Amino acid sequence: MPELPEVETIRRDLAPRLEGRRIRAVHIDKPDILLGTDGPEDFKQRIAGARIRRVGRRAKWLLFILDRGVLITQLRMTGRFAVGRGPVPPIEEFRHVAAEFILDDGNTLFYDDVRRLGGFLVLSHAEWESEERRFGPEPLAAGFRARDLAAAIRRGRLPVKNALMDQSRLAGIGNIYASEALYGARIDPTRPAEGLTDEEIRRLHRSLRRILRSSLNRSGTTFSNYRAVNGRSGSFQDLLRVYAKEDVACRRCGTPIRRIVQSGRSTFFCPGCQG
DNA sequence: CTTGTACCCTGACCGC
DNA sequence: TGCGGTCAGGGTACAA
Repeated sequence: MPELPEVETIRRDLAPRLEGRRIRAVHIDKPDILLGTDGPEDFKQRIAGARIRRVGRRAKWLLFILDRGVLITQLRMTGRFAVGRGPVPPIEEFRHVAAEFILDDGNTLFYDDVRRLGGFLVLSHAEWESEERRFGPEPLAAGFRARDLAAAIRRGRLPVKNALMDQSRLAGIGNIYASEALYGARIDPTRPAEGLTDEEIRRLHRSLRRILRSSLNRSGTTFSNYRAVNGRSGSFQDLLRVYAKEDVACRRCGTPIRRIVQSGRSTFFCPGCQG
């Protein structure tokens, strides 16, 4: 569930607590969260003793830039972080702690993941540079214009909703913000991406950036699983217009919001005004 | 190259 | 009250 605004919120929470810290030791409680091929011993050896230079983000991935490589986290559906004085996590909801990173200031970074779909990966700086190129542009980057959105998504016959969520075309958009952005731009999510007009691309560009910024200002959407650091909630769910609102009257035209399935994912839209 | 589908995982929820 | 089935979706692997 964490998409760009949620991961960026977590990054902002973690950065002041982690930047400059050294990782003294690592405990892996659930080894299947190690997404690389090598096991826990190799993982520990690669990061124990490393200093965290910076906490970054690319698409939906959280990055711990170390002095000797990059520790990458993919939260996927249910990954969460908390920071506190160990050995017990500071909040009770952490009942599925999968990894603990003990820092040199006495704090511990706890990673909790009920479903264990998320996890960690360590790459060298060079490997990360190469990996990073697989992602499309960041939609909130200062220079990201409507023409950049057109270049990113306006090709192929696949539905525009799927194009928005394709991380190699555009970075950071998932199921919630794809539906919300298309509603804001009044575009039918099933339309082939290559068929969007310049005017529709401009509306979508404006809608997408406005919604992402607005969500960021509210620390993201708290919907069942997502929490920022130490259990903190976001509030963008109060501003959702279509996501998870099947049968609710559209605020623009009163038509009931519909749910359809595209590539196995729920899409919510208004059949009345998204034409 | 593009596009689609199965899979991973567990808790919440629903109908009986 | 219990029980089985279904769903949630980010990312990857793999097939067509």
